Amino acid sequence: MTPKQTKPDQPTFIEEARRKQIIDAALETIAEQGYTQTSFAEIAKGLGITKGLIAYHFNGKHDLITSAIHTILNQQGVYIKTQVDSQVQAADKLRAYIQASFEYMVQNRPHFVALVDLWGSFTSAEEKQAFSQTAYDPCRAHLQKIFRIGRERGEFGNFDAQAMSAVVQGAIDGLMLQWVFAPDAVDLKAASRELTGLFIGRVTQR
Amino acid sequence: MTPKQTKPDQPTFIEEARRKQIIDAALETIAEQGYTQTSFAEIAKGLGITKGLIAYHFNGKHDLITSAIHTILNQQGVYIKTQVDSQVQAADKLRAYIQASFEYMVQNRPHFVALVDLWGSFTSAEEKQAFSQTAYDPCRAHLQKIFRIGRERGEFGNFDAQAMSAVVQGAIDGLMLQWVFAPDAVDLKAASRELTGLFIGRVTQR
Amino acid sequence: MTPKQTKPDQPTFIEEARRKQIIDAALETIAEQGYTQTSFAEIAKGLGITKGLIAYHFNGKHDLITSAIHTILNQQGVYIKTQVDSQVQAADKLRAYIQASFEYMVQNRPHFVALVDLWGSFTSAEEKQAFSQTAYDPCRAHLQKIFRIGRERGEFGNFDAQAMSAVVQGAIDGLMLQWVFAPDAVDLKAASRELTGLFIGRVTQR
Amino acid sequence: MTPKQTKPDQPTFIEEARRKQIIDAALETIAEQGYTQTSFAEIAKGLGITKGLIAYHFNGKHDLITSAIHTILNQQGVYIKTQVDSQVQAADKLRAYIQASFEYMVQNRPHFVALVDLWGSFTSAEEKQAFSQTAYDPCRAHLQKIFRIGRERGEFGNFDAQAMSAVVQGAIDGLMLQWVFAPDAVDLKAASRELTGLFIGRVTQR
DNA sequence: AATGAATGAGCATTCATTCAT
DNA sequence: CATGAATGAATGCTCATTCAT
Repeated sequence: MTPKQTKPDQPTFIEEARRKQIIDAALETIAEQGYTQTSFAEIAKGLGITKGLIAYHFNGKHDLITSAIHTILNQQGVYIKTQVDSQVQAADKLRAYIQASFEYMVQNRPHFVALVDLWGSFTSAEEKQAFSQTAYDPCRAHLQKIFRIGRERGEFGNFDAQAMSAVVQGAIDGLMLQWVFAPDAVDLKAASRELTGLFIGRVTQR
Repeated sequence: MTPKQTKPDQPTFIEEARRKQIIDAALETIAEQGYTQTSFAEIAKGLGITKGLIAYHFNGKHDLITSAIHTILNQQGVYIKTQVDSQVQAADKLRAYIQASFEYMVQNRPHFVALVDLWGSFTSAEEKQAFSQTAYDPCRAHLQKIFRIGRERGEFGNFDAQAMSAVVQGAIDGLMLQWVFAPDAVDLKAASRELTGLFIGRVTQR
Repeated sequence: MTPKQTKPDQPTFIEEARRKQIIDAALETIAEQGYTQTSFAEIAKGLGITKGLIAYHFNGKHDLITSAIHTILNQQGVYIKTQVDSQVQAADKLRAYIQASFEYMVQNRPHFVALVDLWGSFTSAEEKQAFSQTAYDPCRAHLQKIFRIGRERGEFGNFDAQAMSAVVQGAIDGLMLQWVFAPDAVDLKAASRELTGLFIGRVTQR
Repeated sequence: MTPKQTKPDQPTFIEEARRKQIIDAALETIAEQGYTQTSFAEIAKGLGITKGLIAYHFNGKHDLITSAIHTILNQQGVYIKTQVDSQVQAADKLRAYIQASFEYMVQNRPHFVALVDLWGSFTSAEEKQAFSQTAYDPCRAHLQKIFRIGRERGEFGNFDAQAMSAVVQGAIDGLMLQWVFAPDAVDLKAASRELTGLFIGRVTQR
C-alpha cells in the first residue's frame, strides 16, 4: 500500500525517458501476451534491459500499471479534446468526440487491448472506484459540457444530460470492447456513424 | 493442451453440485478480491474445502474460469430471452432486451464484477476471439433478429442492423462497465430509459 | 515404513488374480511412460478400474513396486533355471544361462524397461541393499554353482568363481541396459555369442 | 519444450560456479535419498540457498538433471581417455580402459549411485535413446577403436568388434550396477582382473 | 544508472491415501 | 469388492522485489 521509497521530486530528463520507454514496452507486451503473462522479466526482455532496472524506475508493479493506465487515458483525452475544441457547434463537437475516440483507438490498438486486460489488475473496490474517477468522470463531464453548450445554443432539446453522457460514453467503450476481442467482428466506422446519427437525429428534435 | 484426465461422461449429481458450488465461490472471490488475487486456495478457503478438491473437479484453472464465464453468459442469456420472448412488438422486445440486461446485472452484481476481471485472463488473441464468439455473436444476432422483426412489422425504419446491434450491445456493456467500477456513479435505470428512448424515438421516424 | 493394515493371511483366488492384473498393468505403464509419470490413476485408467481399488489391493505404492520387481525377477529366474537344468555339462549350462537370460528379456521387454526405471525408486541404501540380495545374490550363486560343477567335472580351469560370477552377470545386465535404452543399438544375439565364446573358450584352457 | 528464458550467451564466472555447485549438491542428494525424494527444496537445503535460486540458474528440473548426467559422463570420459592414451599397445589400452572405468567409479561413488537413479528420470523412449547416444555410443566407439588398433598391430585376433564392445562395456556397467546397490557384495578389483584376463587371454589366441 | 544474483512468498498441479457408501 | 469423493502434503516453478557492486 504505502510505497517504501519515493522517487526524487525532480525527475531528470533521462529518468522520464526511461519511464516512458518502459511503459510503452509494458503496454505492448500486455497487449500481446495478456496481463497475467506479463512479468517484469518479459517486459525487460523485449526492451533489452534487465528487470532490475524496471524495479529501479518504478515503485513496484502497481506503480508501473497505474502509470501505464494514466498514459493511455491522458493521451487519448488530449487527442479528443483537441478535436472537440476545433468545432464550434455542439452537434459537431459531439460528432468529433465520438469520431476522435474511435480514431485514437484504431491508431493505438495495443493500448486498448492492454487496457481491457488491466481492468483485471484492480484488487479492491477502492482501486476500481479510483480508476472510475480517473477514467470515466472526466469523460462524462466532458460530454455533459457539450450537452450544456448544445442546450444553451438551442441545438439540443431537453434530456437527462447525466444519464445520456453515461450512455454515449458507454457505447464508445462497449464498442471498443467488442473490437478489442475481435477486430473484424465490428465495423467501428459504421458503428460510429450509427451512434452519431442516432443521437443527433434524436435529441435535436425534442 | 490435452487434458490428462477426462471426467466421466455422465457426471453424477454430486459432481455437478460441487462444480456449481465451486464456480459460485470462484465468482464471489474474484468479485471481491480481483482475478489476480484469486487462487484455488482462496476459493477453497471460502468454501471450507481443500484446493485439491477444486483440482479434482476441474481440469485446471483454465477449465474453471471458462466454466465460470459460460455460467454467467448462459444464465443472463436465458433471462433475457425469456423477457424478450414475452413481448410481441419489436419495440417492446428491444425495450425488454435492454431492461432485462440491466435487471440481471443488478441482481447478480458479483457475476459482472468478476466478468470484467476475467477479461484479463485471456492470454492470446485466439482466446479473446473465442470469447467474442461465445459472448458477443449471440447477443448481436439476437438484436439483429429483433431489428428484422421490427422492419418486417413496419415498426422500424431502415438502418444498418449489423452496426446498430453492435452499438446497442456496446452501450449496454459500456454502462455495465461504468457500473462495475463505481455502482453509484451511474444510474442504470435512467441510462436504460435514455438508451431505449434514444433508439426507439429515432429509428421509428426514418 | 510400517504398514498400517496387513492383508489377510489367506488371499482369495480373485484377490491374487487382481494383484497380478494390476502388477502387469503397472509394469506396462512404467515401461511406456516412465516410473515418475506412473501414478495409481494412470495404471487404473489403463485397466478400467479406479485408483482406489489399487490402494485396496496393495498396502501402498511401495508394496506395489516391490511386488512388481519380485514378479519380474521370479519369472525370469524360473525360466533360466528350467533351461539350465535341462543341460548336463557345465559349459552347456553356462551357455543356457546366458542365452536364457537374453531370451527372456526379448520376450518380456516391458518388464526390463520398467525394471531399469524402478531402480530409481529406492530411497535409501538399505532398500538398495535389500534389492541386491533379492536380485543379484541368487544369480551369482547360481553361476557359482555352475562354475563349481564345471570344475568338479574337469570342464573348467581354476579361476576366481566369485568374481567371475559377478562379471558374467554384470555383462548380461549391462547388455540389457544398453538394449533397454536403445533396442536397435545392440545386437543381443551377437553379444550373447561373443560373451559365451569369450568365457568358454578361455576358462576351459587354463 | 521451449525454454521461456534463455540464459545469457556468455555465462559469467559466478554463474558457472553456482551451476557446478548446484549440480554437485544435486548428485549428492540423489545418491543419498534417491531421485524421487530429491526436490529443489532438498537440494537447496543442503546448500544453504533457496530453491528459487536453483530455478534461476537452470531452466527447470530437466535442465538440471541433464546437466548432471553430462557432468558425470564427461568427467569419467576425460579420465578414461587420459589413461588409455598413455598406453601404446592395444592390450594395455584395453586394460587401462577397464581399470580406469572402475577407478573413477570408486573415487566418485555418489556420481554413479545418482546415475543409476537418474536412469529412471527419462519419460519417453526418445529421451532414453538420446541418453543412449550420449552415454553409450562414445564408449562403444572408443572400445572399437582400441580393438581396431589391436587388430592392426596384430595383437588381437578376429572377432565381432561391435558386439564385443557392447559386451565389454556391458560388463563394466553391470558390475558398476551391482556395486552401486551393494558395495560390499562385489570386489571390483578382482572383477576387473577377471574381466581383463578373460578378454586378453582369449582374443589374443585366435 | 544499471546489472544480475538472490530471495521468499505464492501458485497451480499432482498424487498416494483414506473412507463412507 | 469396488467406487469416487475428498484430503493434505509435496513439487516444480514464477515473479516482484531487494541489494551489493
